[in-house]
Amino acid sequence: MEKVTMADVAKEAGVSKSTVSQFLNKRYEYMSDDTKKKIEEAVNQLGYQPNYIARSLKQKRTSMIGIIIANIMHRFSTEVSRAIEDYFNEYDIHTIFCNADNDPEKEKKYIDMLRAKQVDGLIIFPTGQNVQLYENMLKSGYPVVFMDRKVQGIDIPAVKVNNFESTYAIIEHLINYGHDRIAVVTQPLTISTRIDRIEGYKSALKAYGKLLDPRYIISAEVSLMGNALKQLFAEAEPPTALLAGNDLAFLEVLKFAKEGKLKVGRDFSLAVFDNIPFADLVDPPVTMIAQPSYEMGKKASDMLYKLIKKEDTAVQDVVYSCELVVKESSRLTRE
Amino acid sequence: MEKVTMADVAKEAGVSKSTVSQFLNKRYEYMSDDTKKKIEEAVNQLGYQPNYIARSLKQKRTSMIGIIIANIMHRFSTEVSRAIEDYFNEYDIHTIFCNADNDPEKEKKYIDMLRAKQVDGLIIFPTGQNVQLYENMLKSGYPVVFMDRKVQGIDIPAVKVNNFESTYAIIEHLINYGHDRIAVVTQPLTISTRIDRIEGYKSALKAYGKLLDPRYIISAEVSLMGNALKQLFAEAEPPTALLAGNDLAFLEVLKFAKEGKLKVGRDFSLAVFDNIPFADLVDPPVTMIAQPSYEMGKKASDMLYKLIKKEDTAVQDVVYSCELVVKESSRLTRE
DNA sequence: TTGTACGCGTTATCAA
DNA sequence: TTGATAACGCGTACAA
Repeated sequence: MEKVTMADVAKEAGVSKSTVSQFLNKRYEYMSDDTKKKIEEAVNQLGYQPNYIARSLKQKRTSMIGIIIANIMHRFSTEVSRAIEDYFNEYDIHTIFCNADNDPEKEKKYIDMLRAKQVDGLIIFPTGQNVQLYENMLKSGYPVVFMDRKVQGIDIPAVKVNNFESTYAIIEHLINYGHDRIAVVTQPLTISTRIDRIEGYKSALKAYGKLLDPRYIISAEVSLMGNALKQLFAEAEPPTALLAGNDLAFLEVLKFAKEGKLKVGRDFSLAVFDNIPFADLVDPPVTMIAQPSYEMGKKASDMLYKLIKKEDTAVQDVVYSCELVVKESSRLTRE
Repeated sequence: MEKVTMADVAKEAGVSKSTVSQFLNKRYEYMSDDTKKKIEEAVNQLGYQPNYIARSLKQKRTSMIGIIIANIMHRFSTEVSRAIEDYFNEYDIHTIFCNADNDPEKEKKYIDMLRAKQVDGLIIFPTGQNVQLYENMLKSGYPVVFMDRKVQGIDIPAVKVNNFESTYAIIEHLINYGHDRIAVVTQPLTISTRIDRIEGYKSALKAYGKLLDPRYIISAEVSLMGNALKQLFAEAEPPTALLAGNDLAFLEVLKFAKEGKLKVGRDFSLAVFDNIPFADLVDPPVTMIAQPSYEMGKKASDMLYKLIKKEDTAVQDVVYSCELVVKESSRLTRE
């Protein structure tokens, strides 16, 4: 069991601990080739592995960062996380993933835990509820970057997309295809991202003088979306187009359609706010707003890295634009 | 910045460090209510946060485990990882995820790194190539569990499925549906899982006296599958049924079909070895072999936990059975 | 060029 | 019931 320590190597090589330490940290400047060789042999001989924990304690950094994900089941989260891991791997910095399930208490627990573990910085998909905690981190100068969501009044830099404008654009697109009654399905309006999307939706409808019926805004937990949709479509004037607020909502819509024997593209048009990897493989291919998830992850990582290195203290928000990818699902071919 | 240490709390409360330590570890046995109160106040006063790094150094455990994933893009890997994280969260043990991309060098780098970080144990989807390394871990008594794959001759406990039998069953199923020419698409045969599946395939064909044409076995990198399929279907006698070796192969098959204007269920039958979450949402719904990924993750976690706690030293392999989920894609309705 | 000695923040031991 | 002191393994002045 990992018993070999620097002292052992030193003894084996017949030098002192500090010389070994120098060697391991590649500070060869004043070291004789002879000792170098001796130490190297001793290291191999004993199969020495440095203890990062001890090093961390001394150096006050762990070469680990944490990422607190809102919901790991979102494709978007996975892609962002992947990008972050890729980025930090380049610097031999490890990423610890935590899944907060959009639960403020879990979020708090994880943030506390990761800081206790002395991770060098955090990327958070914030629930937005732990305002006190966010402020603490900011005040103490702890490196944090928010992802996907902004929290009102908290000056932590965020990487996000233009939710309002993108939703506006996709609704505009549906209107241009001749739709009058457009509904939207989203998870509860607890976070900025979802709210911004709904605002974009409303704003577009208003701008074009379209019906803005509150019943057309379904905002419910995923498990309840199916029923809500069933009710909505049972009404006298069901919507002719639907916007799914994210990938999970999208899957619920597809399930609902299948069960209700409705066909997308015939019975109603469909668009979704999220990148769907199998968008082309469903029938019909689905119109979507694609977020640049990988780039966003990279960007947030870069911001965090600069904060950690103190290279850049005045890090600003970054807002990405989404891409409207038009496929057949949003066209209505009723005949 | 996180400067307040146990010594500060001790001074503030007017007691010694050791007493504070006792308090923090809830060893109240011989502690007066008075000191308890004093320490508690001091902790809140100073906003003290314990330093887990220092604790780890002393206790020789980090309350972290590592998981080395073969390929994060597999749904299966994600589900297993999720289960592992869930399990260990119960014990306040953190999980570090690494993605080895099925690359032995990356695998080695990660294993070394995680051990240097003193993580308490490892769950690995092994590439199977770093035999030396596996043996080292085993010999030094380091807690490791293999996931999804077994490595020949290495006595590390593994959690896997009955790949041979399950593939046999699905091929049998296709044969019962009247298929004579059945092809299989899989990634390169570098790991036990894939090899076992191919063996199950061959064995079933043999048992039923069916054609066993080597051209019908496509084993190629994901990016090359499309072309290989095109070639295969351009031959005089294209297969009438296809087994996709996993979810990535499945997506490639769907892409190929779409591009070639072939329709699953009409031009060829399709089955897939993996759980496809949107299996019901593609047209037609797809027959699959579902692996109990969540259970497998739980099981592996449990085994690892026991190894870490030294509760159980003679941990055995666990082999799960898969479920054959028959949908329409495997029936051929040529008329 | 190399060695000595101390500190990082905690826990464990044992004495008081 | 509490406190002094020695680890844990490494990094680093400073001394030699």
